[in-house]
Amino acid sequence: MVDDRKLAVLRAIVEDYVSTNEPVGSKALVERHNLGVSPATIRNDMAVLEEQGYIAQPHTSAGRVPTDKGYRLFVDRLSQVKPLSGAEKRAIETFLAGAVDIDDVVMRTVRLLAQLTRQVAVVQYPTMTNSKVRHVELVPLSERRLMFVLITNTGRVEQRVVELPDVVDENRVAHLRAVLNVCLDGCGLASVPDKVADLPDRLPAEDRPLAATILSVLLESLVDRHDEKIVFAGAANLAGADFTVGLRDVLEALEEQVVLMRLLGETSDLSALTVRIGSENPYTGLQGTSIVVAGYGSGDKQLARLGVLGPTRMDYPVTMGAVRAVARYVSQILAAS
Amino acid sequence: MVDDRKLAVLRAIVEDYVSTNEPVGSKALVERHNLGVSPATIRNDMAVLEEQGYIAQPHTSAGRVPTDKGYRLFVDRLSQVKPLSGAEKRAIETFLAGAVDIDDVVMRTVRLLAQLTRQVAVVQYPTMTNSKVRHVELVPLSERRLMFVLITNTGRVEQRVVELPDVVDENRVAHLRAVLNVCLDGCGLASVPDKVADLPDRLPAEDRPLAATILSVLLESLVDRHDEKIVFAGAANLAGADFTVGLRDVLEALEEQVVLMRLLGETSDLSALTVRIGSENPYTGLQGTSIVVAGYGSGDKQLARLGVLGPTRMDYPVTMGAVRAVARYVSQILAAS
DNA sequence: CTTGGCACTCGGGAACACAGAGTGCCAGAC
DNA sequence: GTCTGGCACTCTGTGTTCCCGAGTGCCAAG
Repeated sequence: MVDDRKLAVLRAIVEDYVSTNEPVGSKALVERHNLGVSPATIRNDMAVLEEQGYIAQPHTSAGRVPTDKGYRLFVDRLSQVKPLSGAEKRAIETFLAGAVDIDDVVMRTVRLLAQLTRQVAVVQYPTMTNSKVRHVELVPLSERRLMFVLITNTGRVEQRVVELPDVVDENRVAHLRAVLNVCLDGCGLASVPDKVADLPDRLPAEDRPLAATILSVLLESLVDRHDEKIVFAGAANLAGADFTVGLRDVLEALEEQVVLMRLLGETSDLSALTVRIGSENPYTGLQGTSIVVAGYGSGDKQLARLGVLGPTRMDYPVTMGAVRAVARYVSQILAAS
Repeated sequence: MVDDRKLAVLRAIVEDYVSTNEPVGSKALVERHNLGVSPATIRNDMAVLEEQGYIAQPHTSAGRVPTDKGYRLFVDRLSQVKPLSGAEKRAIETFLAGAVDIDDVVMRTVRLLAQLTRQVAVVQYPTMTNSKVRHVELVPLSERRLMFVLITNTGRVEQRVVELPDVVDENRVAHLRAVLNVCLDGCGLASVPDKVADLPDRLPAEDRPLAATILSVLLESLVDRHDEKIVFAGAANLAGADFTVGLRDVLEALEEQVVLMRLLGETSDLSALTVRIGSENPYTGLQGTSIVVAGYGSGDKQLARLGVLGPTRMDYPVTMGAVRAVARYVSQILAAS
């Protein structure tokens, strides 16, 4: 039922359609790939493949086009990820190595990925949940205001301006800072709420209002999930491709953080590539598009995800290769810094 | 030669064309606006306006369309900025007031502006050049690495990881931090290089290599012009409008920081609106688009610019009103924080 | 199971006609 | 001098028709 030649035919159809963007017919197929059989035979195979839902014809008497199911089979069983060339790898490495801070890393990554794949690249900021407190800083701005800065070991910096209940002198602030740093240094962000829960009780009474104010801001900044920030680049690459669904919908989806989160959100483990094809996609505005996602992180912990979004009709082997490679290099960079 | 009725005709043409997106003819013109004369008269006026280059016909026997020169005259003399409604103002105010840090302010601003104008909004990060050092922080990360953080009074935070030449103990770092803060506190960023020039000489000899390393990073972070960061939003709004020039070019331009910089770059003083129409624009990829720019800042100093980019055929009074209003509210927010 | 032959279908492009909107110009009215 | 109505002209856009060609499905024979 799934004999080898039919699979070969499906592969050929996907490859041809991806490269020509035109429905592919039986005759052209035998000409371009040497399948060793006649067009008529291919037609029979195609009829079966169509019946099984792997391909479809846009209208009677046109060539065949892969369905989402067809692409799925292609990705799962008929293709293998295509590694990048040595030159490309070196280019990636040097480009990413030039980054000066975490913003820069993300920015460079997303641009790189967009350029490499000629599609829309999407990169999620490293989540803070898995990272650890490296330092807490309290900077007096004026008598009743101070800036609270939280630095993590992933290079992320959270900052908040805090309005104070009373005028507070610098010594107390300095003291509180010291206490906070002792208490939190190296502590995982997830465990911060526990760690600071009884902190006010251990302070002299006159420091408690100040501490309470600052702690509430601290906790709030953790809850804010500011880490769910996502950026994209390469929107210009959409202009060429024509979608079944309007370009507008795709652009709108890209600007909705929530939608992007859900797109990236459900990959499994680090270093595995997730491909979501067309209608497998939960969001209706993105029918006709596929997304290739990989996790990245420093060490063995997955920090966040990155990926590429493009028309269902994309070159999966190449795209997957690029996404995987970039994810690895970003992980390296993050681990090193 | 520029008699009143001709100007009225030009205004009517611009308004009609903006709202209908179709070349406007003499007959439709007298029907929609009560000009009190016959179509034939209008035709004569139109012939003159065309000869003077204010309008053009896409082809013989079609209606007229404003030229860039026509829009220019309209903006300069025939229109007045349309203020926002009270409800809109309140919405802006509450939306912007919810921002937690400078990134959030910029993010909210650009989205707000995009939504308000239904076009592409562009916002430049507040420049650091005019701002002052609020605090310098040195955070040891490991024996030979530390993080350098610079906080300015505009809420901007610059961070760099510094590789140290030698193992340095914490006391020296703390001391250097204290020295730096005394030296730089409240000092304008522009004058930082002067201030620190002789700093190593005033330190004990054993601290000099450390100081030199850190200072070089500090100076580098100032030179980096990281402040030229620009974000945009509302690309989806481009999908509807059809440009004479390809949508692709516009999207590409938007992703080129350099191009955006030049677009925003040459406005004059704070609180003045700059409008650049079609071919007045230096960048060839953006023919067919206009841009409305305003400066914003805290107090009387202009920190940066923001604006809206859309098709030449845009509703200038409304767009200008929105840009001006948002610029003012952002200025308020920044001044308050 | 494969193959060549054959009738059939349908989309896309070319050719064509036509209605409608808009113009320029001119002669006459105010 | 300025405005107006009339008129001939010139386009574009749209709808219609027609035909070619690519591609299919089916069938009978190898």
